[in-house]
Amino acid sequence: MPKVGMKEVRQQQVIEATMRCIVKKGLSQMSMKDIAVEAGVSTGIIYHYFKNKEDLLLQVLKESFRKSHERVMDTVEPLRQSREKLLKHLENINAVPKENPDFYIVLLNYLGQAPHNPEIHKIVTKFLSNLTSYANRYLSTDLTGGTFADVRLWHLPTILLALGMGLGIMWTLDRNSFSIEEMDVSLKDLISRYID
Amino acid sequence: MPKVGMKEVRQQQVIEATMRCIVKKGLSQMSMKDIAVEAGVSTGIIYHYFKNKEDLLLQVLKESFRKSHERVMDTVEPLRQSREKLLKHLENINAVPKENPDFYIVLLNYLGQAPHNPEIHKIVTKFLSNLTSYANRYLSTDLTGGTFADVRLWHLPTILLALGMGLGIMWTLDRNSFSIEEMDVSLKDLISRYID
Amino acid sequence: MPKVGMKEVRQQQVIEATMRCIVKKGLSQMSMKDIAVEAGVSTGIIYHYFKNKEDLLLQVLKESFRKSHERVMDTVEPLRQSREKLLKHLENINAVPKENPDFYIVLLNYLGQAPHNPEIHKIVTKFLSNLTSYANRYLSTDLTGGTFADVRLWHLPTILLALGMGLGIMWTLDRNSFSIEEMDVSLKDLISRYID
Amino acid sequence: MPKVGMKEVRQQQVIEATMRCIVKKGLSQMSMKDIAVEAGVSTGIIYHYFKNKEDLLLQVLKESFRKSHERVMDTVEPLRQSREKLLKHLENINAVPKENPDFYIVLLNYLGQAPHNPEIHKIVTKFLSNLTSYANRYLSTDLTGGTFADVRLWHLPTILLALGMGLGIMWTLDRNSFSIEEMDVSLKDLISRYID
DNA sequence: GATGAATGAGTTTTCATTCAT
DNA sequence: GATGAATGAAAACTCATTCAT
Repeated sequence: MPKVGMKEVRQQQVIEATMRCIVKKGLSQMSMKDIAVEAGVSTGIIYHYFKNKEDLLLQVLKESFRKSHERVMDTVEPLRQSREKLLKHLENINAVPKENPDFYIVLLNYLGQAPHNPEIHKIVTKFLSNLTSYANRYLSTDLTGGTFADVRLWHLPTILLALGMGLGIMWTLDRNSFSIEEMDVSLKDLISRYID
Repeated sequence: MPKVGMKEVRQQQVIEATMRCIVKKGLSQMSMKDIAVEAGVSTGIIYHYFKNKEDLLLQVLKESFRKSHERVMDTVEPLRQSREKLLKHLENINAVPKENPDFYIVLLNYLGQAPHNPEIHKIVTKFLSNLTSYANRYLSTDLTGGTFADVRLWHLPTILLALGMGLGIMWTLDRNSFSIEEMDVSLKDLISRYID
Repeated sequence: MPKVGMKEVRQQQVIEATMRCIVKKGLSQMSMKDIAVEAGVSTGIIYHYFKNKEDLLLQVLKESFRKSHERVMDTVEPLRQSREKLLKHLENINAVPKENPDFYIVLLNYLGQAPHNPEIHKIVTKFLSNLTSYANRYLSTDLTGGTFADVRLWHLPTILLALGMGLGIMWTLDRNSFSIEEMDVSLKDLISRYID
Repeated sequence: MPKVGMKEVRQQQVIEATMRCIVKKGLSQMSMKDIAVEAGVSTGIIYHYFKNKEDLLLQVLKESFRKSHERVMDTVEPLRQSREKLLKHLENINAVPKENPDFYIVLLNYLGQAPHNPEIHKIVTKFLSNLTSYANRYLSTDLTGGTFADVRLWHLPTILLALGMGLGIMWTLDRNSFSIEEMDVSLKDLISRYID
């Protein structure tokens, strides 16, 4: 077993175990012991790699958002046309809860903490504003030369994000609340009529 | 101080103190002691009126949803035309976080628990499906004779709820993420184009 | 409802409810609330008739022993010959757990407290020595003119009591540990051979 | 102070502290804090080694019975003749309360719980039936070829156990209730007459 | 680096007792 | 006399964190 360069490996091991614990038991029901057992390490070693529980939880949130952002980029970024991007973005919104249901469970747990924990709050709002900016950027750069007025585009990124988050939460809580495939069609219809 | 017939009063007193504590400290950071102090009673008396913390938290959630539902009804129900109702509904969606910001803080706290607590999960999904049904009812009964196809209406209630929840969460986390008044205009525009 | 002379009635009501609670839940698992509910009164009123829980428990023990002693006297006392008394006594020993199983449950609960509570200890040892004295009295007064030596009689009462208590406890804990009817025969055999 | 491999040591340390607490204060008067102080450890560590108070108390009972059984075996088992064993057994019965008075205090505390706690009940009845079986075995295997009828032997083990328990309880409660040495003589007389 | 034993403050919950009505 | 609301101290239990090995 290599003893050098283990830092990143161990940290990742613990972060991923923590995510699984959050999904299984919930952020506030999960103890450091739970995490240690899930990760297959001792409780002591966690404190070697993370300052304390608070610190670990922040790293987990960052990692979770990093992965999510990566997924968005991998899917949407390669596309050329912003119209294509928009439609892919809409598909993405719907796909996340189904393809990565754990993300929403983790997100919900942290959203509940955000109002009372400045650090978490900062990271969450940063993540949300990043997503908004991103949509804003490709809409404004590529579509401004188009036929529709700017003013309507102004709120579109926010609306898309809100819709995505709202639908994601609803579907995560109850998979029968709507069909993702059918909702996909409706959303494209809704947004197409808006921007055309 | 009267000592008899205080049941309803005390229960309400404790429930409201609990809501304030959730807003102040967060669901899982708040102790029974905190609640007792906030309510101005002893910890013992809380257990006289509620089976345990879990029970109290469920009553708080129910009461919170009851009040919220009541507010929706008071505002939207008196209106005659479903078109009016729909627009008022849209206004409402935007108004809630501003007029009753605590509701969203409380909601976020419980949403984080919902995936891990069957009772909370049941109440939350019931609340969401009630709201959806309600919008569904006035849309389907009054607008079916209209000019637009049913199929589009099918998802409208869910979309409205998701939008409302998503925007509410975003604005609660960051009041600068968008202007409620401007978003009001955009939403009406978005939905009008969809149903016309 | 008569308000005078209620004292004895209420006290008896509470004492008997307490006995039922001890049988149902156990001395140390039973709360004043349990007793109040079982007796159909408020917790407050118990403190009107008994100084505190300790006092109530002592009254219950006394009452339990009073009733038990009464039963012994009613059965054994009317008999003329001490030989008859002795045999009846033996029958009695065996009959108690079957005819009044609750007595042994209550007794076991108090025996566990006796080593740590001087008041209970005093009452229990008094009860045991009373039973011993009683057997001693009718054996020594009536049998001393008989054919067997005094020295053997000396311990007979204690042996009888120990046997009775031991068998009672065993049968109370496990009704299949022996057959009371068969044990009756064996005991008479054992004791007859001893004194003849 | 070593910090590793302390499991067995600590468990024994806590179990023995618990026994002392039961003797000092009584099973239901004794708190986990009391035990921790008596054992010279923190309350937390007890929960590291025992699931909860119930679990600890069961281990204490098992250990107590294990030790007691060991003592019986060490004394009686080496003997060849079952007549010898029987007489030694009788001596033993009388010796326990004097040589190991704590055993009876502990036993009395658990006997009071047995009717209301299935686990304790099971362990206690198992212990009693083990003792009965043991006496039964050496009586039936070695004495059946003797001159006295089987039928009388049938109940002898139970009678011996009941006598032992009854006398032990009486003497534990009141050391003046009889002289152990004199009772020894009487018992041997009683049983000898019975089996001859 | 790694372990898991150990701590002790903090949490939920119970309950004998009191007391205003 | 009678009620049951109210108290608060004490109980069982948890858990983040530390530290000897």
